[in-house]
Amino acid sequence: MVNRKYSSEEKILEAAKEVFHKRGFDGARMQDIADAAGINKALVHYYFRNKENLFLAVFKDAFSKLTSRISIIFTSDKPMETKLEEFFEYHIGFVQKNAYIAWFILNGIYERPDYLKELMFQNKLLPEMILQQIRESLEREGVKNPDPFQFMANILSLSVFPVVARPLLQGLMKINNDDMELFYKSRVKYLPGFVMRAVKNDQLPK
Amino acid sequence: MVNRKYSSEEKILEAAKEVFHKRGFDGARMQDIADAAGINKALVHYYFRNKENLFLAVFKDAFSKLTSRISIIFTSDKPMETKLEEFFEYHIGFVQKNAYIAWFILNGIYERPDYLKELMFQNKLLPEMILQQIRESLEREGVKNPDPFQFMANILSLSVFPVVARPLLQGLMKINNDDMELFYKSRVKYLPGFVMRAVKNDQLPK
DNA sequence: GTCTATATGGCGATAGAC
DNA sequence: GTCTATCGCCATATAGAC
Repeated sequence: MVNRKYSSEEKILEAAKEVFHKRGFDGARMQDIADAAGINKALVHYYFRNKENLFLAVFKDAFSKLTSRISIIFTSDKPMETKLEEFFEYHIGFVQKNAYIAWFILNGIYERPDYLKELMFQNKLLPEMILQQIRESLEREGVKNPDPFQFMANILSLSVFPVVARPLLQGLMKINNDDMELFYKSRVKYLPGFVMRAVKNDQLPK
Repeated sequence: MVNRKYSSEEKILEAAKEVFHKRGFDGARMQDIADAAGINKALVHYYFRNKENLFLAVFKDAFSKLTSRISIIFTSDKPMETKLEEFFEYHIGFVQKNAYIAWFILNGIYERPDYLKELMFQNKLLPEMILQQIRESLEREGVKNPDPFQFMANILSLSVFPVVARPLLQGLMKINNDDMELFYKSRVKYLPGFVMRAVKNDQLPK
């Protein structure tokens, strides 16, 4: 069913997201994208000229969706545990609904490292500021010599990986789809405390 | 320089690992693999018949390398913190030296979920046993109602993701290569305590 | 077992009618 | 803007000589 409210260009972009998700850059076929969009293959080239351009358009959109909220959450002046609740709530939910975006970014950035800088600039993503905010927030809450970079790596790992590696985890642990959804749900509640306990006692002796 | 000690078949396999790593299944070219092996393209087909077969051979090898040690570590009767030290020491080091393997497995499993079962069988990987061992180990150390599946997901996330997402993390945080190596080194020491603190207080009130 | 040469098909991209 | 038809290339795979 073709939705007539959308222009061809929008339909192509939507279709491209879907196909690049499932197949990656090399696996995606311009023909598949055209089919998914319900239009002709030549039209894809008419609007985007070539495959790389179309990829970058999709990538840019994905990147901004994934990162835009992170700055906002971590530069607020709420307590760290609240920030973590907001982060995991938003981020896991988002990655779950758009697993392809995380894949896409991880994969795409491998081949196009320079493009990342441009996107960070366009998205006004200022890592120094976020890391500094995390440091101050943790110090204010009694953590001595916090390592904001480890902190960031940890929370990204804990939220992104289990979703991205879903087929592997499900296969390894023999979990069905319904239970897997419950698993993600419970993670959202479980992780903020997990992280806070781990960092709060950072400098205490065992 | 061609090492004459290796047969053509071995040379092809080694070359295939390298090329599949860098380019994934769709991006890899049989010609590139032949070139990297220093032999003729037709020989690759002579030994492996087609690309999929060659991929599966490489995948199988990668999977067994990555998982073989995990069972051993977690079914011992050492304290959990010791197990974690062994796990992160081995696993992060391994993934770091062979980042392509982790990629490869994560990517490959998406398209070939059934193949995972066969590999688990061949590698005598028994998740039930490992999860049960983790549960008992944690209970013995005072954790009430531990969730071994969350536990496994967490430690895999914390070890695999930062290595797999290296280009993204480095780009986001503007870290140079040397500092990144130091970052991984310090993680190995840092993570066992991080995880133990987080789970040990699992059921305590804030 | 190892090579050269070639078959075969698919894909990105474009030309050109409407 | 949208389509059909087609070009040109490249990749997997095979045939067949040595």
